[in-house]
Amino acid sequence: MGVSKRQAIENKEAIVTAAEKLFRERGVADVGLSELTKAAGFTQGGFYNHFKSKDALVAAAMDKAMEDGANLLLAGFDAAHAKAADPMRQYAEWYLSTEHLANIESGCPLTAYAGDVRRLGPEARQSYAHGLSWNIDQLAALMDGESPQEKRKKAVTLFSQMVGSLVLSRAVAEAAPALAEEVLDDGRRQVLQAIAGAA
Amino acid sequence: MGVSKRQAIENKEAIVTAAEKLFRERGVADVGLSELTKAAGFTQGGFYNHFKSKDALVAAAMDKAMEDGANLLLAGFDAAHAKAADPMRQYAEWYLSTEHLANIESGCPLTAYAGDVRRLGPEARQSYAHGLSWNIDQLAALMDGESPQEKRKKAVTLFSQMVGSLVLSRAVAEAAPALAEEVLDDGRRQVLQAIAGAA
DNA sequence: TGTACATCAGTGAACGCGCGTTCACTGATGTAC
DNA sequence: TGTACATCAGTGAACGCGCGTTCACTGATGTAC
Repeated sequence: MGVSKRQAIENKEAIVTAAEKLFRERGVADVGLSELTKAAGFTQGGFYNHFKSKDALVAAAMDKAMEDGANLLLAGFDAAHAKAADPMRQYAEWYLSTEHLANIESGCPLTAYAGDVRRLGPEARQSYAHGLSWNIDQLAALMDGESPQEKRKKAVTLFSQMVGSLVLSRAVAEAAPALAEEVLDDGRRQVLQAIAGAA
Repeated sequence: MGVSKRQAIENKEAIVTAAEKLFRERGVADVGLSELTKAAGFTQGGFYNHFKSKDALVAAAMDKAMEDGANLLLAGFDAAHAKAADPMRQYAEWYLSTEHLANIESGCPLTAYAGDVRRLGPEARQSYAHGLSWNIDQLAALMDGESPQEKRKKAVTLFSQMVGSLVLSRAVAEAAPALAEEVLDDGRRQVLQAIAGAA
């Protein structure tokens, strides 16, 4: 009831931000519009001033997630650069760390949504696919190898390995912590070894 | 209304079987009891003669999924044995095949549920964790290596690699088929190479 | 700078719907004699 | 083998509930003059 344009935009962004986090944690089907608008500071009816449907929000949330994931990667590369460290090595160490394991809502969206995307709308699936493609491109640029094809192939398999280790580790983190740790640790050592071995 | 004990048991099993498949494909939250009991050939009200809640069904379905997954693996090993082929190699070739990619409902439940387990009940999570543990044990027994520890480590990383490649490939299968194929193919070559290199 | 008015984000109640769950009832199955 | 009866899987309607979505309304914001 009477809100500045700036405030309205912030409210919309607050919905997307809340959705991006909650969808990862609990799944799209188990997070309602009432909870999301409440998190953004207003009531359920106002949702449709910002989105034409829940599905439109899902698409927007996936876009945001991919953007955040890209920034995460770039920030990590920059940090490594500042320390004169190997960016790929830094990335792998972070990716397969217990911190990343525990914080799904602020971690890599490609792993967080890996199991869910298939069931989301076409726009969200497209957005995810572009995000994965971009991520692989970035990693490929860091790999050493004789040809661009070889570098890309290395990026694809290393990233798959990281995603698999993290997904499995998270899957059993509560029910079997020791197994979760084993999967995470073995995955990290394997990836670091593969990077070092190819350097 | 008046059904033999044998029929009743078959009806219960039909619910679990339908649930196991549908939960993988569409997610637990998006498959209702009405649909499941209908698939089993009776009406919604009868559900509670078999399960005390939907959550109890989820646990039963996960048990069944893990059992099916174990049988899948053992049958594959037997088939390889009959052909005097390398069981691990056969398993990897099947795991990262386009057939397995396309048939999530009859494939490995560890990948199918990898993203969802976290959000299911404690019983289902336990069941999944036991299934993963068993699967790794089986693969470890097939690996060569200097020590049991080394064999197990190899099994853990190779299985993680397979799960990661399949999950990512499925995630983009519809939106970016070429990328999906690349992820699957590179993953398969990588795993087969790792097996051969260690033989 | 001040006034008049249009805009439109947010309100809050209502909508139809399908969900998981409950329940009184039915009637063939399966048991006891 | 035949009869009487208890069991209990399945029926079908109902329950409260929360969902996504709609809508008439409000009132501060922001614009036009």
